[in-house]
Amino acid sequence: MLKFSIHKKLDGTMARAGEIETKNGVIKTPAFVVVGTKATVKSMTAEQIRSLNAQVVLANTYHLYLQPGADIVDQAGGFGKFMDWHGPTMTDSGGFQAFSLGAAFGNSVSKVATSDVGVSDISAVSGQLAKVTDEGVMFKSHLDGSKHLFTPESSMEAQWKLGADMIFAFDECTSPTAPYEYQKKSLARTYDWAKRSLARHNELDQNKEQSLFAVIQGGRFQDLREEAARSLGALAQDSDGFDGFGIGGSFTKDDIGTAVGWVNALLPEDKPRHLLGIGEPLDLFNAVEAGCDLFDCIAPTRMARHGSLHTADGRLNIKNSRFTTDFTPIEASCQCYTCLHHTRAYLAHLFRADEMTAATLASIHNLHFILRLVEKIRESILDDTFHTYKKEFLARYHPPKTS
RNA sequence: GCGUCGGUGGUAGAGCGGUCAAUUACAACAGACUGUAAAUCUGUCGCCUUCGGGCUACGAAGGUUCAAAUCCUUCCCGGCGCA
Repeated sequence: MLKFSIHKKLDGTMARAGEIETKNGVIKTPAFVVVGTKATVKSMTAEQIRSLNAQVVLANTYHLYLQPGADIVDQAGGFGKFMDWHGPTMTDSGGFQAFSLGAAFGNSVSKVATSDVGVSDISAVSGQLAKVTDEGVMFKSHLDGSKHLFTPESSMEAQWKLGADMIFAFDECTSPTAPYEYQKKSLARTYDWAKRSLARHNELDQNKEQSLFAVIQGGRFQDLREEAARSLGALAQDSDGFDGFGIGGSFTKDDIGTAVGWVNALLPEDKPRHLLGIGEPLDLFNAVEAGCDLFDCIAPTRMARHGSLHTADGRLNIKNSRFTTDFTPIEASCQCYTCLHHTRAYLAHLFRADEMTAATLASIHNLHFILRLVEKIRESILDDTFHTYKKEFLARYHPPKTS
């Protein structure tokens, strides 16, 4: 059972700094959750994750269910122990894969859309690996094509075996191109699934070892988001209710702050709120201001593997030819292992030579950058310097040009 | 020296009379990536362009043809075989 306490609220915003106590340790919030989908943060050892002062690792139910199987992870003592991570843990329910292997499969849609995103027909396209029904999601394994039905119940059962401290209700992550009617229908389904998840979770977890977060959907529509926040928020009142909330689904880059704010304005204040899958610097500032406590995102590690490195001035592409003879660190002021020991030229060489260490060193840097950023955001809330910190950061940080 | 096979864009290597500025791969140059189908994907990759096209190109020089990277001749260079 998790204990959440708020230490400080920032006047004029919904931002707050606090702590979540889990049986595996304390998380100081706001916190960035490192993603280790398959019980590994890609290219990194657990020791390296610890050295970054990461607080929580999140794994994925769909992936671990398929490989190596939830039973094996269970035998290992849970995914944290399995991967030698002994701090707090989370698992995602597999709901995101309803989107990434469903509506998004083979398309270029991402969960964060550009503002000119259009509504499109969401009827199933051939080749998709996920099909959503009221019962659950039928997945065709991306590994071997075998079929697997995920339901709220089976997701809870798998997550129980995976053994994380915090788990998510099974939800449908919708496409940003889905029309209002579909979002509305899907939202009702996600609500039903949340209740089914909660019921099965309470059966499995008699001793309250895991904490269950409900997921708020509703796309980019205010009425749907608010309806979800109200209805799911109401299921967090008693001790058998939800322990926290995930805010999921699709946003437009521009309205991450606002849409998240609609939700958090209505959610119970005393439960942690996890913004699912968001992790770019500007989005983090906006989401904290809108009342979020936790974030997970694959971006820092994926970007790293692809050669895109965070700096206070924005991202740089280490593969650009100009870095081949740049014998300075990625960032002179950065205290990460990579910056303390290596140059841009060395990184550029490792990437060009296709060496695995490139991914590791780049991931260390990007995770350090984001973890440190959220830490600093937390400190700035506690000492009332959030607004100046944000302003200074934004003045210097140039986001990648959109469009 | 004789014979034989070959010389194609940064590299390897297709093409073997028109649909070839030339398949493909790699390299190079840039871009994308937000609950990981992702050590991935996309674009560019002879020169010029008002994006219609124009120009120069397949070892070199000639030639045949309406038309040649593709056929012929000579030369240069390389592999192999025989002397």
